[in-house]
Amino acid sequence: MVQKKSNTEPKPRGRPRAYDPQTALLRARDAFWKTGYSGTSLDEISAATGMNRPSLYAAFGDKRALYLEALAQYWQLSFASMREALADDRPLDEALMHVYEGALSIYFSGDGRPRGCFVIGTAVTEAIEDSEIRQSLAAGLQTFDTDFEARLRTAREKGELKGDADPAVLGVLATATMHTIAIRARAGAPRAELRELARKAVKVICG
Amino acid sequence: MVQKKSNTEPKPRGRPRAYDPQTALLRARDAFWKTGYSGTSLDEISAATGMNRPSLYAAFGDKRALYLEALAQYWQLSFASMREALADDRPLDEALMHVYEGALSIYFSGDGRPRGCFVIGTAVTEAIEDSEIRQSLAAGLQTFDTDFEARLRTAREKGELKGDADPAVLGVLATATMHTIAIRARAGAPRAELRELARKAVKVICG
DNA sequence: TGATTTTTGTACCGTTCCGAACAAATATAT
DNA sequence: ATATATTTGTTCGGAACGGTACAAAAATCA
Repeated sequence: MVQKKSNTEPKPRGRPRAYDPQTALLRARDAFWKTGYSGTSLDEISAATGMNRPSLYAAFGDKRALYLEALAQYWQLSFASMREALADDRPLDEALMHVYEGALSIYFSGDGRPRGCFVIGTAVTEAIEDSEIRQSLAAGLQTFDTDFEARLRTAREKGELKGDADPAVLGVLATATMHTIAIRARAGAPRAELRELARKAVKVICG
Repeated sequence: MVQKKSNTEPKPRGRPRAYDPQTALLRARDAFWKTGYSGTSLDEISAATGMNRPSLYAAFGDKRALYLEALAQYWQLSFASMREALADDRPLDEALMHVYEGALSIYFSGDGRPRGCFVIGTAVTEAIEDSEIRQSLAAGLQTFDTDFEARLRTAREKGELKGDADPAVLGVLATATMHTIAIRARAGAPRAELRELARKAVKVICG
């Protein structure tokens, strides 16, 4: 953020960075994902990213700042996945299933054991004592509600929903379905079971 | 667990305990509740319980054993609250609302900031790497599903639900509603808002 | 080539962590 | 009273924690 030239290659001066900060952030996020914010040491993050601690500190600031950045990155990724899935050009039930399929492919990504939702597994724990994390969490949840609701509203206008259906309530139920899937994934539920759960929830939501 | 006589007062021998283990466990649970398993030190637990670390260790074993016991205690409390609420002698919608009201009074209990669900805030984070916690979590979720489903099944038999309603699916939705409430409480949502959410979800579930 | 700039990697600091050792304290039993 | 049993509270130790100082390394600029 020091200077931003429109040129592709301005002229980096000193010793070149050994690692790409963006992918390092992804690896750091993976570490938090597995063991939570408090449960993950900077040494583990250092091992996961291949950056040593001073480099981490120079690139992202302290542990908390690094986490907050990872959290923001995850939100953006989730929002993008959701909006792509909710595209207006497919039927409502298909759109909702796309959302849950997208979520599942995130929850079951990575090398190790299925890890569920990064937010549910890390931010929810810290939200009580850390107001900034709490605020990020609240805003993210709100976004999900709003996006679901908007999609349900257009569905109702298109006649895909009964006229007396309440998009706000159904939106919250759609979010609730996502939440329960996220939790169950972390509890070890198999992917197929969660997919089936989603399918049935979609049926109820679509009336 | 050393000896269990049917007599009320067998004969405690050495120096008497300064604190009641059961309430100490509650205080320890409160500490975990606020800052999670990894985020809570034994010193903080020691301060919260009034027991010093060696006494804690003697009474409960190490940190993890103490946590597991607190988790088991919380589950039992939750199950009891739920089953009381789901009593067959009230209408389905009332019973469900009782469940959510009970959950809310747990989520909003304590001195400090609303703390949501103990399980969601602590066990879900640790479940990835700790198989025993994961197993406890899975079993607990299952119990909720089952209890909801059983209650919904009797409701359908009594004609409170449409004949084509699927108690299993609606049970999962009922659990999902609980999950989303738990998460939102931790994110700072006001109690009245969550109560309203529950009310509307109950309406959808009851058809 | 030599000066400058930036990142890397080693080493270190003070703190906090969990767990245990051990003596003092407080009860019952004889 | 003396012995025995159990808990308490002080103290310690070794490891891990987050964060930083500082020199070596690797690039560009002059």
